[in-house]
Amino acid sequence: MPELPEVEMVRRSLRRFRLRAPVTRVWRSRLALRTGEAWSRSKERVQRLKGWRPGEVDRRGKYLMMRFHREEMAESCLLLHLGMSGHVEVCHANEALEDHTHLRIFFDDDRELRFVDPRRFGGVRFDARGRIEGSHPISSLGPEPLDRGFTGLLLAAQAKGSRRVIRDVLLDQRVVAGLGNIYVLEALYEAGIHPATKASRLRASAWERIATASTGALRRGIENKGTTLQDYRDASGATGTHQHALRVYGRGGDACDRCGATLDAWMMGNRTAVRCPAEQPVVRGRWVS
DNA sequence: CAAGAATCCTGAATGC
DNA sequence: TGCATTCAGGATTCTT
Repeated sequence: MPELPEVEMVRRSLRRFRLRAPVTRVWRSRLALRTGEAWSRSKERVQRLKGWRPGEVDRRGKYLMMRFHREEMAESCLLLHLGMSGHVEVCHANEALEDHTHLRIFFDDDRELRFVDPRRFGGVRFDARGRIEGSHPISSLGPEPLDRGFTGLLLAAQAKGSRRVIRDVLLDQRVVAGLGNIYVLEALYEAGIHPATKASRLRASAWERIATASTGALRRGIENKGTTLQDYRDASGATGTHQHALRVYGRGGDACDRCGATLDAWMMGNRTAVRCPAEQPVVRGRWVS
């Protein structure tokens, strides 16, 4: 599942293609991708990419922002979310078409960018007028966990007043941008915090550990070029290796790498949680330091 | 407004 | 072998 490290790898791989030739044609499948306010009318709007030249590729949380330029016009932006199973690829226009291809952007140098997404949880949107940062969903995102200034103090402030459990708080993109279930569970293991701990029970020292563990987990994910469980690939088709480095995610019933205790997996809400019972003990009605 | 549940989707894995 | 069921989960919408 693409989370921040996977999206960052896609960003870096996309940059390496140095796409600069103008868009000659756009093809969009009939099938709907992500729906909702932020993505509505995207099918028609994406056609307006014609004539624009691609430039930088930025990332915010799990969103990719491909910048486009055109003479004497303000910057435009193609917003991409990979959802659960999405990936982008750059290839020559005569390459065989994969199933579940939903967007093809043809460039003047005979190359093509494709967005493929079997489960269709991903989303695509083009804004011919820039300022994408100021509009939903980008404007609603919490701080970037890899930025300087992302501290336990900031995280605690973002979560202030929440009565939810820490696992759910960290999954909330308005609190912090880019974490998904995999990296949240890895971070909480690293921090020694039970995923079901009420956020309101955490002391400053615990918030600090969680913030540090979160950035650490994400950085290691990037170092290992992302987690490839099934679908994830970067824009060159390269898979990651971080799935081999995971300490808890997907490892319920296995022995903890550190203490040998049997990792405990259970359903929290509609998602799987995993923890080490020895290193992430249950705390009830007490402060967690 | 906040929190939790339901929703969207397909392919892989599992069960009988 | 084959068919039906379960599971995976990000963000949004709906319900309480």
